[in-house]
Amino acid sequence: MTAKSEDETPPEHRVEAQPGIASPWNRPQKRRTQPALSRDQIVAEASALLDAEGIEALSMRKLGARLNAGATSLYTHVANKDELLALVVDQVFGQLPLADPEGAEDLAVWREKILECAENTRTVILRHPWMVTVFGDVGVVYLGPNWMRVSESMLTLMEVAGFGLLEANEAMSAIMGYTIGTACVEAAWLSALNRSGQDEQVWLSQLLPTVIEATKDFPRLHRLYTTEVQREVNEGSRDGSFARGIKVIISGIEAQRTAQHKG
Amino acid sequence: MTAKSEDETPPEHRVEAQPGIASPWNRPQKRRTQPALSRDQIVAEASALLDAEGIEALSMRKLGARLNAGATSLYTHVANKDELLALVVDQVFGQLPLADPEGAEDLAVWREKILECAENTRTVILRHPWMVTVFGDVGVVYLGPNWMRVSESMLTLMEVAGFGLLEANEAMSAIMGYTIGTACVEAAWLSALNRSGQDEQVWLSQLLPTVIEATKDFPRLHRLYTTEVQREVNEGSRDGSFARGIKVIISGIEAQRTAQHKG
DNA sequence: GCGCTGCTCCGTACGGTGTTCGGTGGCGGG
DNA sequence: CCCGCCACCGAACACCGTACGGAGCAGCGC
Repeated sequence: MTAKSEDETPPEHRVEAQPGIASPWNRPQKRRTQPALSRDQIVAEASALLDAEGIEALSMRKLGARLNAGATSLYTHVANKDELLALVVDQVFGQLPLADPEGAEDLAVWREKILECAENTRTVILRHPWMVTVFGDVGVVYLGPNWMRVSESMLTLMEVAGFGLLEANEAMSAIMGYTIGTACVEAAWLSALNRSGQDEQVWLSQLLPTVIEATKDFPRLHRLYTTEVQREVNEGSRDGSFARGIKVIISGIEAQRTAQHKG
Repeated sequence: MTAKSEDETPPEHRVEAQPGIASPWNRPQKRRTQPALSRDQIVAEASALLDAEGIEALSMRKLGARLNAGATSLYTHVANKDELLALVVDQVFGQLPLADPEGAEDLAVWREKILECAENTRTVILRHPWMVTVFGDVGVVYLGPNWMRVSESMLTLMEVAGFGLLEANEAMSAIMGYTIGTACVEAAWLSALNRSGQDEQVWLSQLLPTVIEATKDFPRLHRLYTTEVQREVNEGSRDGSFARGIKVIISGIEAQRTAQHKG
């Protein structure tokens, strides 16, 4: 007998729950109802575990246990942990709504929709801050089917607004580059916050003295932190400054475009 | 005796090299010349190991061995592995040259210098692609002394060009966000490339069929990859598209500024 | 009905990992 | 000369990813 004692359903052969005392007559039959595990299930559970306990809590053993399976069973559905992580990342991107290009010929509408795309992307990443710790390991994120879907929909948006394919690609790269970079920094902050287990305001007010001390030799940073930080943390101010950044980039894209059309 | 045999200098007590057969008379004295390890030494060696063998090769034991020390000795100089990584990241940022604000009142000069800053940052990150796998773990990169130095110098650059502190900060965030995000994606690509151990061209040409197959349902991506990828990989084309992205953002910053000054 | 084949699942084992703890011994200060 | 401090380190702990071989079930051809 393994450590899994007999008061649980024998994990290796799932069957509808069977309450009561185990005896030779009511003991569930050891029938395996078809492939008990599926890749999608595994990915979903991994995502849940990551959201709940963060990146360092994800181990094959723990994940297996959550699925009432052995750790090594996972390997029939997933090549290794890296592949699993790649799948999970793409699954998360699958939560992004696709941009609807309708009406994007109007530049004002187009601007709005681009901003929305970027904000959605940022929101999804920040909702799963472990993502950024994994970006670097996952070789080619942008080849996942879900990420491709998102890219295609942004390209379509650009095309409707009158961009050529290459222009569209560069614009998208600029927007997405900024979004990912910003989200990286923010997510790192959020993870640290989570690990500290404290409220953002409290955590920050504890950190502030240290920071102010550390910036003593840097007058501009010092001014920035001392005068602005209080305001900076107010609810949603990070959201606002992200949006302003995107707007800067959008106006850059438009400026480049009109310059090019003139030249 | 430990595994470290007697033909090496006894690791725990470094002394000038002592060739010849060990005997009671020429055996180096077991004098410990002051603290044998230093934090800087450890950080430097870690950085070297990371550059040489990548992130998954960095273990405390291996790092200790490289320094002729036991793994656990490191803990007197460094709280834990995470702290070590944070230190290493900041050390790398210390390699960035600081922007010289001279002449930045001229907007053309300013533009040039901003671009240079961004390019330097990207170059440094890409020279150490393991950095991006660590960004997410290191809670607050931007509080490291070296990163602060870099920030301060960029803010100074902006200030000389006539920006207010808040404007300057937002502009810097936009530039740096884009830089980091782009570098993340590129570094992930480079790491995967490294792991494959192949030339970029070869590796890409092997990957291409798969990609083209995968983009079958996405006409714009499909066109992008089939028509552009050959050209895209030509020497330095990633550099060029990065620079174009930065220029887009710069012109966005200027556009926003003139709009604001008018309003 | 029977046996074969293939597939899913998993216990075990291996070679690592980060980090704690309790020495140990050289060194600086008294 | 001795004592206390502290950098160093060996051993141990708990855990990790994953290779491997075996076990049991499903569906198949006969």
